[in-house]
Amino acid sequence: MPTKTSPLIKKIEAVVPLQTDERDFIAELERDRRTVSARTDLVKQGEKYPGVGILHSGWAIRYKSLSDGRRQIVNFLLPGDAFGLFANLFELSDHSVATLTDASLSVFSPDLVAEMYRKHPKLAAAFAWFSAREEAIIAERATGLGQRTAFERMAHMLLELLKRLEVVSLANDNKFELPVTQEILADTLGLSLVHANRTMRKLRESGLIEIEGQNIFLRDVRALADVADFDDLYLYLQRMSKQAVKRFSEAV
Amino acid sequence: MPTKTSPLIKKIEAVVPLQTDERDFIAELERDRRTVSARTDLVKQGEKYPGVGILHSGWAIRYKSLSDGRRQIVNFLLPGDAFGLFANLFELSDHSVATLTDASLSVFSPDLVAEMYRKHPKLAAAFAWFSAREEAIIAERATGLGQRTAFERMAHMLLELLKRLEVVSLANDNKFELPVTQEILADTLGLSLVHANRTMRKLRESGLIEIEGQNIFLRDVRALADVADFDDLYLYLQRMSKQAVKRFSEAV
DNA sequence: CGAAAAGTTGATCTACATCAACGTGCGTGG
DNA sequence: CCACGCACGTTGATGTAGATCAACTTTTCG
Repeated sequence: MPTKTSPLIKKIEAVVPLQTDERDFIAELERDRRTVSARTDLVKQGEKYPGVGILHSGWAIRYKSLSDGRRQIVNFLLPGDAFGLFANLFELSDHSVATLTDASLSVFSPDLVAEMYRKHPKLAAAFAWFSAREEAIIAERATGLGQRTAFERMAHMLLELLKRLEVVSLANDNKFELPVTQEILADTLGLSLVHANRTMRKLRESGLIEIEGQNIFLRDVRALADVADFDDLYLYLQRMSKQAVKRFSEAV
Repeated sequence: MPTKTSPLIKKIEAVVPLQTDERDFIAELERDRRTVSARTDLVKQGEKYPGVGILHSGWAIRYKSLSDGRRQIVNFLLPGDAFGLFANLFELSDHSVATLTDASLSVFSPDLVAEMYRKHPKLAAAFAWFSAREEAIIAERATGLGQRTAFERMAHMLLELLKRLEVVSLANDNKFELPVTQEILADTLGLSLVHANRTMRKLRESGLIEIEGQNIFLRDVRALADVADFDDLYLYLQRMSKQAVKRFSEAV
């Protein structure tokens, strides 16, 4: 009886197919689960990392705060995403991580990650891939914050979420659940709450999206991509090349 | 006769002290040098990575372009910095890299990087550290773009450059060379050229900085850090912990 | 020396912020 | 089971940081 594949495994296998022992190693990592309620801090800026974590269900954010209370949400954490991977290297975190919804997650020692790197080079390659993607996502966010208008930014963010959720089967037919207040949207897009609201309305009124409660439907992905100048290259959704896998796996 | 230590070696040794063989490996990587004139593209968005590169002298930028010509400079590359490290994983680049000044650099195959990871775990640890720092820098830039005013952003950027240049001995007494046009500053900070100019003036007029040609002097670092809400934690300038080095070096 | 690149400054415009008020759903405690 | 409170969403009026437009000056460099 095959257990339901976890979001993390889905995410990994979208990039590099796994063998049984590799899948088992991940399952082992994920076995110990913790439930956490909405709006709980998992990592605190300026404090020690509690370890490395994997999100199984629910949404979280990674954000940075200024001393006067302003905050920038740097990225969303969706099911299958990891956080605190830098715990491997740095003792203190320069950012915070907090749940938005009730969530289920696993936390473990950075030593386990190091072990994984040694024993399972293919998994190491996948994690390197995810780190690189994370950086690319943040760079794209910076680009939006610096160059795009509010309208463009909002459209871009929705498309990014769609693509990322599709990988873990949480979006279908251009529809997904968006369990996020407008304040969160505002802090992600560098807008005031009021303007985030008006921007959403404009998107609705222009017929590009439809919202019902927490459910959003991107009615015209093509047109959205057009206004946002969205190109999913930065999400690196293709499979890893054999050569790249080799580089991680083989001795010279 | 000891050769002058390269910026890269300086940067690495600020994080983890090296042994002779490790230093030799880096020297080998860096031996083959190329001179490139100002405003040359080294990596092009949407195209193949030419390989992995190390900048020895001169400045460069990493930037992303929108299809209508807007561009966001995502990071500066200073002597000792690497670019195209993702060539290891991805075939196409989602960003461009271009020199700002005449520059000297080495480019080599991603296979060499993989070899380094295998043979010299301490160097692998250092490069992982730099990747993590790069991500942290971009996250901090996103935070500035989303939350800080023009004045704050400019002050913040100058402090970041100061700290980074100090590591490779290119800044002393809060003075350094800033070989950058105001257009570049504008595209970094998400401002119009005109406003970048006025913001610079305001910094000068408030006595926080002094400029003479390409040379800049941060007269009051304390006050600058105060207006910018600058905290250098994100630059991770301390040494790597023994435990972290171990994680990379040791078998379980 | 001439032309182009870079810097500077004033006038005006606008995207978005701020302030203020009100509506609506919903969880909780009496 | 109701009502009260609070989080969240919505909308109008007004303010402002920064964009845009348009000159002009200074520096750089072939």
